[in-house]
Amino acid sequence: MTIKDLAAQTGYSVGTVSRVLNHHPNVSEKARRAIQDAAIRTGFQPNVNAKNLKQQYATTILVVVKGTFNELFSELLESLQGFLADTRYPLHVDYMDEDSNEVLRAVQLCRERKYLGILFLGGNIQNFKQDFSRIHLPCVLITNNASSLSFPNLSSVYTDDRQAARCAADALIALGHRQFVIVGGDRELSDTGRLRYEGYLQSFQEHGIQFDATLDYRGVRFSYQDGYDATQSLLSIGRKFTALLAEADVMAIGAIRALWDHGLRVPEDVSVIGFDGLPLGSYLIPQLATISQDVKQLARRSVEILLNSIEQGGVPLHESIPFLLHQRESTHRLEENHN
Amino acid sequence: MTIKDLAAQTGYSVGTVSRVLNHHPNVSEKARRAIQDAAIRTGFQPNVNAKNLKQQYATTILVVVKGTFNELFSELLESLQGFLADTRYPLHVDYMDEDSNEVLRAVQLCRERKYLGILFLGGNIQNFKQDFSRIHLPCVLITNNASSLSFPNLSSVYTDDRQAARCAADALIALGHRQFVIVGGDRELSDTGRLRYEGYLQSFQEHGIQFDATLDYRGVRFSYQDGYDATQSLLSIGRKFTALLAEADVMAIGAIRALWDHGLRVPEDVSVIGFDGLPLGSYLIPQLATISQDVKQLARRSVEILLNSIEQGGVPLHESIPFLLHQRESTHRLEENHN
DNA sequence: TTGTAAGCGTTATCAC
DNA sequence: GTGATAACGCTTACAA
Repeated sequence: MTIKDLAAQTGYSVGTVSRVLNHHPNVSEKARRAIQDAAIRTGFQPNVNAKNLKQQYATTILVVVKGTFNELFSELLESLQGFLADTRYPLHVDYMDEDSNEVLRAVQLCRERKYLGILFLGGNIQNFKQDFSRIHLPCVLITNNASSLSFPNLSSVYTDDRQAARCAADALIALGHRQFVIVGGDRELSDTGRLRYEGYLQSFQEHGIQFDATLDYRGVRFSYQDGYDATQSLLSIGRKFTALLAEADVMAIGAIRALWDHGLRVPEDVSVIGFDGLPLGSYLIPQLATISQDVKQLARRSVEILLNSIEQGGVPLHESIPFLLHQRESTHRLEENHN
Repeated sequence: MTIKDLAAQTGYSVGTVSRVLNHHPNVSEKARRAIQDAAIRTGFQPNVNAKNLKQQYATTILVVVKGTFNELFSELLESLQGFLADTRYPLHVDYMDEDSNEVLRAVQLCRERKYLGILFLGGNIQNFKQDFSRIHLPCVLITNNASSLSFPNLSSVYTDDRQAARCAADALIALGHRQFVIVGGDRELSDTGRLRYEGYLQSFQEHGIQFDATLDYRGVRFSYQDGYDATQSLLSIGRKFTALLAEADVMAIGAIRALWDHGLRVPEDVSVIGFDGLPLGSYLIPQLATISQDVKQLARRSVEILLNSIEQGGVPLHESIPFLLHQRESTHRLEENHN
């Protein structure tokens, strides 16, 4: 069933059929009704390939989600949809693997159909540096800071990971802790890993706390198992510590289990704080202290900035959104007599 | 950059360019190299709309993933990719929200491009009943049993939820438990919920165990919070039990926290078993006993059945894959003196 | 081995 | 208001 068939059935030409289907003016009420009816009766569906091949103007906003099974993005997306529902812009969401190149994917999608602008949920700064110059639409990168790249059409809305990590360390220091270990992401591979690590160290320095990275830090992947293994490795070489800083909740969970298996209790023997604010955290025993991103704000500002770029143009913005510290049961004031 | 531009640049015609790009025979080595080079140099990417608009035959298998942020499907997909990597069939993965209609989405996608067959990761039997007749490709529904629908082109590979639930209850009964409560999905809304519930009851009957569904069963949503709330509700009306059957690990986690907040310990006071086998489960304290689907087998058989239907045709198959029981720390033998 | 041209299902620009 | 008709970028006979 094509518009040609529809034209034949109704006795009108393909031009008129197309005009009716796209709600263009200059069609008689009679033609409109006849064609509308036939379309419904036959269950006509336009061929999107032909449509996109031809169509020049855009109405849609593209959302590129990097990491299909990422809870943070799931929440973020829901928020974005909420904020954009009020506008007249439909959303097209494209999900991809963690390890695909989100920028090249966007380039590809832009060739396939026209968009007004792009929201990137997550992204790798390297990919942007290399390929973003091929995109000429207003874009917002969410959860990463893109200010260093200074592309004229790329804004970013993110959480200041360095500050957030500093805050986590500060909180534990305020509880009396002085002996730390860090279970983090690989500083070479992950921007996030590097920034959070720097934040912790900054806090240590400000409070005159000794820290030996070669002994008391592990840079691994963001997974339960890696959190478990890294902690076990720290324990096995006999490191003494009263607080463990994990750069992700999943790592913190693995770490807590490793401590348990080593006969150490959280928070009595070791305080643990994570990162991300997974919903899960507040059901665990003990409830997991953590730092979370402010998803609602992140979503709201991203939408505002993108719509503004689309409608008004102007220079790109790079905005940091305040994070949230959740002090929960997995941290504990260090008793004086403990050490 | 179009094939026309490529033709102009290399001095060949669009026909030759197209033939080179699609690895057709009857092109001179010289032309092949020249055009290949130009394509790489200019970063040429074919326009998929034009390609699909024209192309008649299919080479690709479509995978429709229902529920973007579902860990089970994440694992399943990885397995599927592994098994299909050996074949000559590329995969096209389409992710969608939990609440979209996966069948209509597939219908739509089939209009956009040609596929050899479809793998559905998850699906709602109602949607299939209503709309699947519009799909005429060989299909396999994974994780749900579609035998009752008897479509000539729809196979299914699934886990027998009823048996699995029975097995979970049997295991706890073997540990001496007699007083159960069930925290499950809504029996009206969810096939899975209904089947698992029936499995539990069947086990109860076989062992002569009294069970009052109006008092000792809660049908809610599959979430931490709903597991927590349902358990709290059971406790608040004073139900006495030594074992809690949860129809999902997330519910079990919520339940364990609710028990804890009520002063009850797992497994000392109450044994808990979940469903799904989330990786998380083995890091929890206590490690969560659970029933999991055999992801590898599910993936392997799905691929085998689909490829067979594509290549040989034949009648659809409906195969149940054995589940896996993981007895872990959250269950406990009931001491004689306890009751 | 290569070029030419028809046509996939649309939209958009003309005349009428 | 409406109907021809030329694109859009590609594949694929068919001719050369």
